[in-house]
Amino acid sequence: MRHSHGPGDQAAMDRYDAAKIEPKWQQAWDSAGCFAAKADPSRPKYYVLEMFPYPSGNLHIGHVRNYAMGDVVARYKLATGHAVLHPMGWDAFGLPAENAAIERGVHPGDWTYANIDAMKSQFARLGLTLDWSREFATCDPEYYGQQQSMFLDFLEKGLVYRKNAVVNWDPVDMTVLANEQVEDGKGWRSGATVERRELTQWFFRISDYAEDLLAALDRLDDWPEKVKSMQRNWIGKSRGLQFAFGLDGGPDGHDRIEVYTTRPDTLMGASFVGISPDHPLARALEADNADLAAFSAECRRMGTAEEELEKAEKRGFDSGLSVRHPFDTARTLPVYVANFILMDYGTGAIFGCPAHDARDLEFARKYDLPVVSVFEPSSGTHTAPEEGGAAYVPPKTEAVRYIRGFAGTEHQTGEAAIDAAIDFCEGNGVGLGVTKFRLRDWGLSRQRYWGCPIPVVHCDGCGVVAEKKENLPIELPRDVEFDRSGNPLDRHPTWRDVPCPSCGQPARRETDTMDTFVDSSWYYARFTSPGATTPTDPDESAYWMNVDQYIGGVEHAILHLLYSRFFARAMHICGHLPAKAIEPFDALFTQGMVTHEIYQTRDAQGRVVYHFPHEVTDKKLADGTPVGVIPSAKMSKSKRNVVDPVEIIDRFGADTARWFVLSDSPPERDVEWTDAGAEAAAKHLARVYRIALAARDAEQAGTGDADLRCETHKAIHDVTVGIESFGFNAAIARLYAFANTLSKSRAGRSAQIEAARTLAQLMSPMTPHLSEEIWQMLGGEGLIALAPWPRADPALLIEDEITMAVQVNGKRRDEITVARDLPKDQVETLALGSEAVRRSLDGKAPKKVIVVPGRIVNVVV
RNA sequence: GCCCAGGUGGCGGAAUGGUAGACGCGCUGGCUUCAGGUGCCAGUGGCCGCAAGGCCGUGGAGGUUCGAGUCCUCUCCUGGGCACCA
Repeated sequence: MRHSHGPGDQAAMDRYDAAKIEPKWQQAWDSAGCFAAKADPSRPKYYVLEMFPYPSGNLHIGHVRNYAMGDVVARYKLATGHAVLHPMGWDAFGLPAENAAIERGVHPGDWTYANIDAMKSQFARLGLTLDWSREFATCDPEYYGQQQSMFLDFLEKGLVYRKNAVVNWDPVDMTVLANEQVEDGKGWRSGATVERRELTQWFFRISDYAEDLLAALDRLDDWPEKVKSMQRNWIGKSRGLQFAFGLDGGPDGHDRIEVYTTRPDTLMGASFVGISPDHPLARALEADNADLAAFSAECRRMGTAEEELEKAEKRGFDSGLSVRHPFDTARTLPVYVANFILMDYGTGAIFGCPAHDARDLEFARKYDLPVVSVFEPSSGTHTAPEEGGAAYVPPKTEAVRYIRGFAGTEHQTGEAAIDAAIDFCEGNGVGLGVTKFRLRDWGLSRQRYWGCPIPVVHCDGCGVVAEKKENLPIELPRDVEFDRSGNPLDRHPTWRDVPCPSCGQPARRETDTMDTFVDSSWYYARFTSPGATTPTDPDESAYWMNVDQYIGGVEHAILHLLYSRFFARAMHICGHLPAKAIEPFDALFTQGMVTHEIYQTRDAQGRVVYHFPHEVTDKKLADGTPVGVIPSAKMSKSKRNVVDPVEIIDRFGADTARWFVLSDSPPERDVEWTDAGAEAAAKHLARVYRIALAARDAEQAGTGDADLRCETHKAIHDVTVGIESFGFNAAIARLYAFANTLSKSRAGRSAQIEAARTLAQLMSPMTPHLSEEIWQMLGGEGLIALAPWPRADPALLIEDEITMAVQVNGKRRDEITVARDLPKDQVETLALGSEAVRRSLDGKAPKKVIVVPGRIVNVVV
């Protein structure tokens, strides 16, 4: 039961009541339509975007932080006269919907759209400046139809192609599994041993752009270094030597093995050659070697996840073949099929140099192969690997002494030796220096229902035929069943049957759908013209692109952001984005998580039991059982350390939630959610409201009007700098300080009202509802959301008097207050005259006095 | 192993090479209130001291500087990312 109010909406509350004011102002913004993005040539444009959410049905507190940050930026840019685009949509395709269908019998579409409705109403309570008129979900046929149309454009430009690739195949569920669905080599649902199976799949030619995607990172000045370096590593550019070993006694057509090495300088230490089980030679040998076939089959049973390969023991199978060393043809090296060599990287074959590679050494010791050092430290001693030491792998930049080098000088760095070795080899007709990238092409085929259908048709006569654009969108059929294993599209009675777009004969529709990363690789562009009948509208994308500020979690540092960068390039090639948009995100900010303590007890069997925060008071359960407290960690349902934003908003209001998630930590770092902190935030907002009431009711005349004005302008300056530099926590700290100043001020009414209105404005990006309420109460014109941002008067920022610390030998002894522009020598005299300074000097004569104007005086003896 | 961030009060965290600990939480004391998620005032790094004041203090060890949390060298610890990548 809330207390009563004065009559009518215009009367101010006597107490801050979030539940009362928040819906009111949300409605006011809504009916003023102030957040609908409108192109306006008279203003600079600003596109702020937060990574759109997966519609799980529940907003979590991490979302609140993410969107609160974007909203601060959006509101600030709005107030500083920008035409702001701040859209929101849904990353709505993907596995959870299919899982829900399997587990609960709901249709993935119904489940998804119901979740979107639920989440949208949760969003509404946050009071964000979102332009909902541009909303779309990636599972809307209008959206994915345009995606299909772009797929066809990409196909025409050669940006998509088909090739065979290995997938995780669950033989019981008859389905392809994502890496995360494979646990210990078993399918997560069926428990069946997962096989590696080769399927023909669609790929984007992202690797053709590896060099460009790498080089362009250097120009992304407003991206975090961390993200750029993660992308650099992922792209993985390397320079090395590719050459062939002559093979003796191989099967027909196999008289050489191509290898790639980044360490050609270690060639004289080579003691074996390893090839991937998927290498053509291994496949040829398998045919009449049952043991090898069994070994390879076992290797293939491992998942395709790299971590999994990593954990596996390094094993090899001696093929019985051998190759000749290129520089010493009398020497032969055995050829092993090895489980740790990937067909996808380099040539699928390596030479092993056990002395200078830990993995090769492990392998050599296991199979009793020679270990031959090529170089040793330039100085000092070390235990050579041949004498039981570890593999010697110094940084490539370190100079070492080559004992079996064949190019360059005796003492040189690895880098120099590699270059010399490549030159030498090329000069002697042994191989070629080549640059390779770790980045592989992006496989987009998914053997699933709830994704964007790939718009091609398989015709017995014409092969793979692109669908006609006028037939788009190729919509997913609604009548599907999830009660059996496999892809529902595959066994749909009619959906697959279509005439060939080319010859008209009966043909089959492709039943694979697209990876959901495709959906999220261009949504930012679609927001510029969500209703267009082409993927984008040239005028709109020319006006709104690029995204000026993109905000999201660092977990998307690599894939989503790299794919989007590729996609923007591809869209440009097909005429869907202007050249300036090939790097679609001008500035990127990666925000930290919201964490929470974890509470646990143990049951009778000693198993850990987790407890919700609301069950715990003073580190005890209701029945008095003491609770173990584990330091803050990422919120997770299983750990029960989650806070529900809806509950928080019910209890404190959206402004409090927004204020708190921004206040306690720098935005790029994690913030710990604490109940005490949230309560403190709520109390502070209530206090700000009281301060505003007090300003309204202040005496007409008071003292310190000028001082309060100066303080107000200093606050404007500091808060503005804080917001512009993403120092939201610093801006909020400054707002606390300013509120304290105002509450203590004895200034007259008009000065106080001006200060309180400014306080409300400066807070409005974080606490928009409260700010509107105060603005209205204090007679502000129109909506605060549309009011121009206050400007600090530089003249008011300058202090007449300043306090300077006085040090003796670098230790603070006193402080003096002097006129701002007092000449140095007079400052010096004042400092030396200080009682405390004289005491510290203890009669000694100062050797030197350093005066830093406006800052400090240091007396040196 | 490699690459990034970070180590500052009881806690979250501030500090263009210039008064370390802003601001908040917590805590202590006082006042206030129809005790309605109270409000206000004061204090709060450690040690010594009644106080004035002094000494110590930003993971550790050195260094540069009139002056170092900040710069340099070495080192320890924590968090994150990457990796059978040839």
